[in-house]
Amino acid sequence: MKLSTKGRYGLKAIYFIAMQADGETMSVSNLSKLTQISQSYLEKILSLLRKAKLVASSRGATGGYVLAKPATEISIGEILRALEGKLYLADCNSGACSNENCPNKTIFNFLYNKINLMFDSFTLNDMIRGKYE
Amino acid sequence: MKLSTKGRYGLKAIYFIAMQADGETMSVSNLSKLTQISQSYLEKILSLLRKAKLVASSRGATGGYVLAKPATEISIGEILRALEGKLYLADCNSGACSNENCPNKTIFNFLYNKINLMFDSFTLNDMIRGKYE
DNA sequence: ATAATTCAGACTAAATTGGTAGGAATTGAT
DNA sequence: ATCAATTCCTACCAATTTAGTCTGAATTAT
Repeated sequence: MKLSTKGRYGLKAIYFIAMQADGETMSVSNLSKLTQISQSYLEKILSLLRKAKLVASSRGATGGYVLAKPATEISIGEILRALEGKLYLADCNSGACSNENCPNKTIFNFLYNKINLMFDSFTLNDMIRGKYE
Repeated sequence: MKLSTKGRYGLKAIYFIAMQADGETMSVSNLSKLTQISQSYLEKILSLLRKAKLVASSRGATGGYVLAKPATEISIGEILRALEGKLYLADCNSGACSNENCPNKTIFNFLYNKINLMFDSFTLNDMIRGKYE
């Protein structure tokens, strides 16, 4: 059930990117200092977030990362799926199992939907504001 | 996020044990045929369920497994935790991380509680009856 | 006795995770 | 034009975890 370091580090990373003043870019070297994660591993993680269009990057001397859209429009579910892939509990949810008679099928599909709804109901902005309920 | 085979196989196994007529025991060899899981691996899984007091066993010639309490009193959460250990999302939930300033801490603890409440709100009986809501 | 069973623990192979390393491409500043 | 700071790409490797097997002992109804 545990998320991988990609998910955990990635969430922390995008949080610090979101915390910047408007228009400021966050470089990997700076982010590495803030998060205590190595630059090379951060690069890998940021590449996933960029491909999912959650962050945007500019290259070159003053380059770095910014959010690709407002923090209110980025859900925790989106972030975790970008980093971990589909958040499935069992093969029932990944499509890898086609046994229609498996007693697990219904319950895992049900739980899978509930978990995703839950992750999708919180945004990066909620995380920043500490707004949970 | 995916559960291990222990969790998935174990849930299937306890389902078939629960489906038996009252007083009947389920042998590993029979359970192996029903679930298509090897006997030796099933033994390992059943040992976990037994130590968590979710199933009870009798040894010897006509031995086998039965539920240790009614299916209405066994939650899916109990079953999964017996097989997987604590269902934590991040070190925040396992106690392994003591960084009080980590931005992930609050949100992961919040999500952890929600997920466990969810798993605990369904029983083995609900699974058998197909009662989800 | 014996056959069917649970139980315990050591062992191993395969898969996944968690990174590192090196260098190419881009860009602003001098 | 050059240089330094940056993102970006891909191959590689080590450590850990998962998934399972194997062997044999203990137990018990017949």
